[in-house]
Amino acid sequence: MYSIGDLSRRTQVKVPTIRFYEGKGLLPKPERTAGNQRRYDEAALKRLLFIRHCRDLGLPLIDVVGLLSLEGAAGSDLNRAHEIAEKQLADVRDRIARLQNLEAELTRISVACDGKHDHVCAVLHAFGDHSECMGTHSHKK
Amino acid sequence: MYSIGDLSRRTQVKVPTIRFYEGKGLLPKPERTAGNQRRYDEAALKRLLFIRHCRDLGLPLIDVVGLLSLEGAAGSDLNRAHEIAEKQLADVRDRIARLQNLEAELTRISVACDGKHDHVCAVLHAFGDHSECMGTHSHKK
DNA sequence: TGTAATTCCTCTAGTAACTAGAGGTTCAAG
DNA sequence: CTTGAACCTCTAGTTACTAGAGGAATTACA
Repeated sequence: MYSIGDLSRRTQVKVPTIRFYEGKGLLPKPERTAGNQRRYDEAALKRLLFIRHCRDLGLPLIDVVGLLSLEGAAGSDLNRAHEIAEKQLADVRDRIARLQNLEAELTRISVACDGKHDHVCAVLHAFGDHSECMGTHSHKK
Repeated sequence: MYSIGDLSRRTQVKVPTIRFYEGKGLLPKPERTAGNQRRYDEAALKRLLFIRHCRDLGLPLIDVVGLLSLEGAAGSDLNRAHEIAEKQLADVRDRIARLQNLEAELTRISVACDGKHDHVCAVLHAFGDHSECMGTHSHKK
């Protein structure tokens, strides 16, 4: 049996975050000691590791919920898990592409004021000037 | 003179967001009509475009405030603008690198359950299994 | 066994950067 | 001059946590 602190140490998930997950229904309510403190078993540890891994991969909690609900599922439900992974992969690739655009533009901006700042810094100008950048950047993260 | 809706159309920034920026001090309080509606001038339009561009580049509002405060600055203050650009660039590169790690791992996960799902889908297993992934992914976005 | 340090409890509120809605007023067109 | 679109303020909700207050339980050591 682990205390909430033990669980935190083993999973690198902070104590308040564990309680937060419990509140959100991602973790089942654990047993309590006579003094009302949470005690967790192996299953809770695994589940929390699973959640943490998903989060590290960038899955929003809502998708983690989706995956958790598939536990022990069979047949067509399994496709769901696969779909989530695929969707996430597409999303990541999209994010990479957009960030690479930003990288190019930020490089341009940064170079604009490299060392010499004569009168008005070109960086400020570049930040404000949308026209100089090729390729629109979208509004999403 | 532009109404808030005009400004919104010209900048692609939503109306409530413009008011939000005003509340945060990013935009100065505009003139009002007799009926209490906001009226903006050219300067406000430019400032809002600047803010939007910064946001598109991924700068948090706090950094945008920093840049805005540099307007008309001179000498060493100008380095601040350059620093912000550099910092943002480093951040973007970092995000790209991490996302590329995720891409690799998601590919692995997705492939693990490609079409055939025998008994227990490997995707679910792979999501939970942190050990199979090389290179730790950090906890930050 | 006593006590002090540590960990735990709940609850509220704050973070970023908006977005949505309620309930009401003003403006512009026909 | 009336309608309908756009505007006003204000509150609350979103995501995924984090921080703090105030107090109780557990653990370590003498």
